[in-house]
Amino acid sequence: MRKKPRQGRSRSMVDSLVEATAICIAEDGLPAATAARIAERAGVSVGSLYQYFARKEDLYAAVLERITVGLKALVAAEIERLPNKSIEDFVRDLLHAVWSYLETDRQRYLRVTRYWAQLEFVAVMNDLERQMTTALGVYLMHHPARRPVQDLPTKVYVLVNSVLFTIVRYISEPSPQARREQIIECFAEMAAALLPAPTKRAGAGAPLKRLPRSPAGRSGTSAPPAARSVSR
Amino acid sequence: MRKKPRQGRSRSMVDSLVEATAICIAEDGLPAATAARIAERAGVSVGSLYQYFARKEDLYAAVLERITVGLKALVAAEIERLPNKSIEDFVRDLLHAVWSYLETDRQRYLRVTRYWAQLEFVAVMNDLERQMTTALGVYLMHHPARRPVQDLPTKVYVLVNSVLFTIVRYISEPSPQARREQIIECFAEMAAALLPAPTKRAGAGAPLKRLPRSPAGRSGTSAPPAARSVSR
DNA sequence: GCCTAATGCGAATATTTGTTCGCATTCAAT
DNA sequence: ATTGAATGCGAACAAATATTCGCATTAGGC
Repeated sequence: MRKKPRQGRSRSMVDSLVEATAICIAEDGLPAATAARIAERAGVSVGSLYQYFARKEDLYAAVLERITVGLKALVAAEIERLPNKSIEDFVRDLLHAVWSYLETDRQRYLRVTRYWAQLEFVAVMNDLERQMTTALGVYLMHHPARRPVQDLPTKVYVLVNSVLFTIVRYISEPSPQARREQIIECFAEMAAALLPAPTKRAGAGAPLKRLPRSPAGRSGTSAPPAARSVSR
Repeated sequence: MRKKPRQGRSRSMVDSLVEATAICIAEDGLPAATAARIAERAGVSVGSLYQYFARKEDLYAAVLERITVGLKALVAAEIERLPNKSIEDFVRDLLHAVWSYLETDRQRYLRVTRYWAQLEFVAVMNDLERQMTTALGVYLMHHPARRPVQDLPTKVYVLVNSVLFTIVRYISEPSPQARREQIIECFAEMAAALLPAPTKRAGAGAPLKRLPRSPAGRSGTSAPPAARSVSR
């Protein structure tokens, strides 16, 4: 950022600029997110834009940062609740939370993320993977299964990638075949298969609380209590 | 395409234009793949370019088409060999083949695919999903497991997405933690978990041959002719 | 070898885009 | 109210880009 906003009005202008950038990218695509259009959407002049952002790429970076902060906080919060859950429930709840978050404001963030290659979104994913790997490593240490988990970093890498990109693509092509709930369920199943934890009915002395898996899972944004395929 | 190339020289020019486009996108990114630069790389003039492609987007489409044709053929070939394999081996071999294909020529195609959002790559993925869903549907009908597979389209949707995007991202961020072989193994495991086939030692009357799961899987791009899973 | 259609060219044009700069306006402290 | 700094503006400029067009070159049947 070229200059720091000291007064209130400039701070709010910077804010609305970042938001306008997100909207422009989400609604008209990254190539259409030009300086003039962003300024217009934010209701300021291009001159003002360049007073706080030296290059328009800095604006993109600011948008990414905004997305990242919320995402990391959300994941951290979910990880806090991990110790008392099964992996399957953890993944389910995490996915509901992430999906809802990325979907707010007409899927604004989700649509921005489509341009991950040009927005250095990979750095964010790296962070998320690290976060998840350590958390799951600790969890698996406390809940050892008969067959130990091999290659945890690889599995987390694959899972995080798969989850995020599948969600991102889902808004590009919602696929009437696959509904959101089913996809989440699918990932929960995948994670459980990849990271075998002790079976629920007989935790090996582990402090795993028996959770009476509610039929609709945790309340998502607006998920109807549809009939859910009961596993096990 | 604006005009059809009738003579040999124009056909080869169109060809080199498409290739140059792929190289430009792969090496310098989609925004840098401008008409002038593409023409220069192809060794022709911009005028000639616009004689066969009305808009530069048509060039992008041609590149995508070229990638698609190879990919579909490859998948079809792998599907042909599916009936005699386990799901796990099928996924393993398919992934090796797809990965090698996308990696040829300094990962040209792989790098192009990073811009899937702006290249309508989703249509390709839709096709692939359809192809896979029907093939796996037939397979599972012939190799019924005790617990029938639910929601096959969803699972294929998730798997195809996950595989492709994970491969694509792998070239953006190879992650020293996860090597290619491990990732493929991981996906094979995931697929096997999601699509339960009869256990190998006792196929329920199914013509599934017992395959001696080789520890390193099948040979990759430039591997020696190692012990390969024999088909029938 | 001739002739016509196909092909290839690249300077020229109209837009679009990123970025700057001098000047007007507003704030906050005195 | 005064004043200096912060803020906001948008016309203006340079560079890049997509696309066109009239003209030169070439191929291939006769």
